[in-house]
Amino acid sequence: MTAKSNLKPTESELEILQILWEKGDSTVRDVHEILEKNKEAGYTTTLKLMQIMHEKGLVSRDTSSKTHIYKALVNQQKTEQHLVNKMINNVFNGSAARLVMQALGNHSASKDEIDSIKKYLDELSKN
Amino acid sequence: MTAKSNLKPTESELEILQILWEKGDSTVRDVHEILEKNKEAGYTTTLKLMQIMHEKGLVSRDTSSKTHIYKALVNQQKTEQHLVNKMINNVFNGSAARLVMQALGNHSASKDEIDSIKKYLDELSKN
DNA sequence: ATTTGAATACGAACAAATTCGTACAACAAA
DNA sequence: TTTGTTGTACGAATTTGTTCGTATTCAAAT
Repeated sequence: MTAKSNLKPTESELEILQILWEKGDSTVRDVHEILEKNKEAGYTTTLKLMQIMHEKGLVSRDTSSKTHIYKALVNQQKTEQHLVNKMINNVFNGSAARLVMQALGNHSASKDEIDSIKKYLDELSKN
Repeated sequence: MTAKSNLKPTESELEILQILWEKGDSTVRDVHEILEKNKEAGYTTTLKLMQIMHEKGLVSRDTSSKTHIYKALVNQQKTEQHLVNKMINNVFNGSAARLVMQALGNHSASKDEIDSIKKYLDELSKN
């Protein structure tokens, strides 16, 4: 099963994965330009990060042309799950409910969001 | 307002804060013994960490007797909120709902927990 | 008073993550 | 062909976090 266990991207690696997940396969330049919108960063820094991610097996790359094209290898869903579980354990003493309430207690949850969560909970309850 | 912004404890610092929050003001020895239950750690390592936390202003300490007594200075609720918001933004593109569903989609949520979340949501809806 | 145990202080080693400079390769335009 | 641009490779410096060894202080027990 070689459980790759590469669900532990660093902060910077996660930023890059997000882009690859959302935008699909991309060049270093593509990724870098998106990163630059949010923060200062040198091009070779982004390049190096992505090279390291390749070494770690977080991404694959197509090197058939001069400009390489990177592809996320780790699964978005699983990575998110892993990060959430970690937070539940480390921050909320294992209680998913506490995390949820904390997440909903702030202003980021709109009425629509709350309604959709309710529906989701009803579905869960049925089983 | 000198927004202290010390809501960014490291992994290790968070472990220690958890203990101070739960057990209340404690000595290094107290904290260390609890930490040791979960992981290997040298006493002076814990000491050093807590000294650094003091430098950073994460904790205060009473040094009036030989054995110092440490007290968490940062607020549990606010710290948790900060960490959750960070995850919502960095991992779930700003959607609290996505985080919640991810958190509930795993096995950590029991029936009881789901019920209590429902109640909580009903309260929220009223406003 | 001396010894012993428990505590703090602190420098330094180590590790992991990030950042960047520089060299070099490919290629297109002049 | 020479020049300029865009890319990769990669070593190395920097930063941040963690770990630990050693020195020193203090107080209680012998």
